[in-house]
Amino acid sequence: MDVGDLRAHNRLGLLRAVHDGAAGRTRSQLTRDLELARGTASVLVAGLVEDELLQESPPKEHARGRPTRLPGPHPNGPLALAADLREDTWTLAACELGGGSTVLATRGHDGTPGDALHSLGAALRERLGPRVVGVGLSAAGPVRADGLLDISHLDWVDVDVAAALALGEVPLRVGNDARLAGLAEARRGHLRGVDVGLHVHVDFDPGGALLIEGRPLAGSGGTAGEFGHMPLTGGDEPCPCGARGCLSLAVGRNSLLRHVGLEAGRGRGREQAERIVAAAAEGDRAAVAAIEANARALGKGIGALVNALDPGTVTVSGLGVALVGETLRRSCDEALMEMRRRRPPAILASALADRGPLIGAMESVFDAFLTREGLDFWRATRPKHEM
Amino acid sequence: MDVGDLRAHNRLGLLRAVHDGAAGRTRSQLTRDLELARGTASVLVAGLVEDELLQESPPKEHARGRPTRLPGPHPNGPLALAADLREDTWTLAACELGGGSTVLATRGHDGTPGDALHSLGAALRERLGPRVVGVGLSAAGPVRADGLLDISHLDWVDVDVAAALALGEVPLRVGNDARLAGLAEARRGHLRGVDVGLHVHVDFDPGGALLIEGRPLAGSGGTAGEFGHMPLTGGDEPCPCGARGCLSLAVGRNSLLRHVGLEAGRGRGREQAERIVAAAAEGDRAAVAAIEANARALGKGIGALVNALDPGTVTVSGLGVALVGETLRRSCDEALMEMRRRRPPAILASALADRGPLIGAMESVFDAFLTREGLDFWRATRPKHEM
DNA sequence: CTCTTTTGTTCACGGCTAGAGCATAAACTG
DNA sequence: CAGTTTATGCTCTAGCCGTGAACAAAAGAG
Repeated sequence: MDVGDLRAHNRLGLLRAVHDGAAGRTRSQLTRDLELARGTASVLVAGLVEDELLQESPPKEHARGRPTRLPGPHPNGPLALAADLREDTWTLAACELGGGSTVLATRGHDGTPGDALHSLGAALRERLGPRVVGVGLSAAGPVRADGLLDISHLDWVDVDVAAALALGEVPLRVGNDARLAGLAEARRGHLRGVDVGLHVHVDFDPGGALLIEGRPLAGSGGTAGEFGHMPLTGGDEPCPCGARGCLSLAVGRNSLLRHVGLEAGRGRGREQAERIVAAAAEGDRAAVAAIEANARALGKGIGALVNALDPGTVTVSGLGVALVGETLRRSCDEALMEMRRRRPPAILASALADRGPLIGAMESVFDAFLTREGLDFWRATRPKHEM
Repeated sequence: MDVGDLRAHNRLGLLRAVHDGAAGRTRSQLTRDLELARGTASVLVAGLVEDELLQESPPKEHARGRPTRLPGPHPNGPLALAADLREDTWTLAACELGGGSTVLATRGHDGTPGDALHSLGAALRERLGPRVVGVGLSAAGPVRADGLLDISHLDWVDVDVAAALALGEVPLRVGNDARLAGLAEARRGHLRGVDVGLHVHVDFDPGGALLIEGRPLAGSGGTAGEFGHMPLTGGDEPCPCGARGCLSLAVGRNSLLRHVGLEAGRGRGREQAERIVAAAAEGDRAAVAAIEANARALGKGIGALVNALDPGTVTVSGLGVALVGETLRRSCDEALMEMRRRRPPAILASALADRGPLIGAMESVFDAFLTREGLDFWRATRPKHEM
């Protein structure tokens, strides 16, 4: 490591602090928080403004002395395009440093890779430009290290997302929706500042992420977080994943539909599941029973993971939000070791509603950008002002 | 971060490289591996020698040009005292930088905190001195973040190890044996260089650690790795931990004894378990059946963890070494998701025999020492040569 | 014995941050 | 409304760090 790395480290630290703090900290606060000398902060901010990464604006409130300024995203600064691909729609948003985002488009699709990825690719290519530093995509299936995507319940097998989107040289980050929801929770939700956090995202089945100091555990092949495929039902019913007795069979949309006698899986299940949740809220007995059974199973699963991994806080998103409650907490508590019951982790519904995967996709792009390489590339491709 | 941190970073990197490489790399290799300029390496090594951290000796073999030297531990350099506390004995070793260790003492005890920790404390205090930078202790039970130790099957509850050992100001690192065995495996065993590794240590019950880039996941309360307490037996038999259906009931020494009709737990079980393993090796049917049943259960547990966490390699130590084989691998494979079966992680017996916990205790001491604070303290407490 | 190869040592150079002193801009005081 | 107070930004110097080139050293090759 040399002196150049030192400067890069401090530049990145400052930029990261602005981003993670949602551009809400003044320069003087940043200087104190990062333990920089005022002169150093001065040079760093000037450099970042020069490079069109930050811009300083006057803050809303003043204190006693000389007013400080509020570093925020530069109007010509980097943008991340984030897309949330679901089984029947996709949403596309442009996000700037600090996390501010604008939804650019939403569109339905027919569930085939052809239609879904073709239309999304076209929308993305339309928005590309010199400010775009990467594209992040959240997908409802495991993304392997080689970039191929499987979404079993839509019959997507080994789909090469990068090729289908045809984005050329623009860096593409594809991630599993559950993991990205966890990443978002760690950066802008209830797992912020938590040393070890567990996030469970329930969609058609449960998945999630283990967040260690704000970073999701990727796993060796990039597919950690398949918490739904631990054999916790107690039975040996075959799971579509190929194993038996998986938690997935008892938690998630598929399980919910099966509980009320509907056929699980394939396409239109999301609305039906939402209807069951709504019916349960109004006291429908069958719906309540289905929700309760799911909550018990999820509680047991969370308990198993808490025993094994000792997270400080647990968050739940997606359909799982409807499962958070007394039943789930009791079931989790029963599954805990006596030792853990003394200080059980809080189990919280996500703070980000259904925007978790989208926000996570953004964060994954900025995680790649906020590196020495990312910034060097940005600097190299800016038009020079002098010379 | 300032320029001083830069120097500290490079000093630490060099020292860490010497330690992790078991003092087997020459100065020129280190210079290349760490991408240092030769001049920088020169200054760094000189400083570390000056501080009595390293000493250079002539290497065994010469190549063509000017002979390089082999940086190794200094004869007056730092020592870690590492102790492995088991249910009926303890072992104490002195370890130098690079991992070289000498067993200083082994002694039996009666299983009470009084006898065990009193005798160990006395042995430790005898060996303390200016070279000792810390004491690491491996214990067969969960160590909470507040430093208290429980060993349920010996009726140790809330044992304050630090107070009992009475080591004064010397830093004490107490760790769970399973986690430390995993740490050792990550540094000097089959998990070396593995991005995400899973280690399972089987003693009276199974425990372990998740190793992420060589560092064990501590968990929020310091007690991650209790893999034995996931409800994977399929039943709801009560577990001494307070939960039900735990994997612990089906894997480990207690389970093995129960399988052959002996009473589980308390004191002398280790020899009996070893006898069962030996009998199984000679074909005794009841013993073989017990081992096979354990292996199946452990395989299922490993499969569940592999699904959830996606490790690249799995290692097994302790009694678990006797369980590694075709039965375990098949059982694990059956529990894997189809997706994971394409590239299942290798499941390997530990490379460190039964020295894992002791080595892990050493590593935990050096992990604390090989920090800027640790080195600053060392430097501050050395006798000054000039002035 | 001389050449070649590789490594260690030394030193001038550019870059970095700390810290002090000064300049600045707002709020407070009366 | 003008002087005072307070916090912050800016500028410059000092001290430290790593780089890289030139040189010295030490061994094997021929």
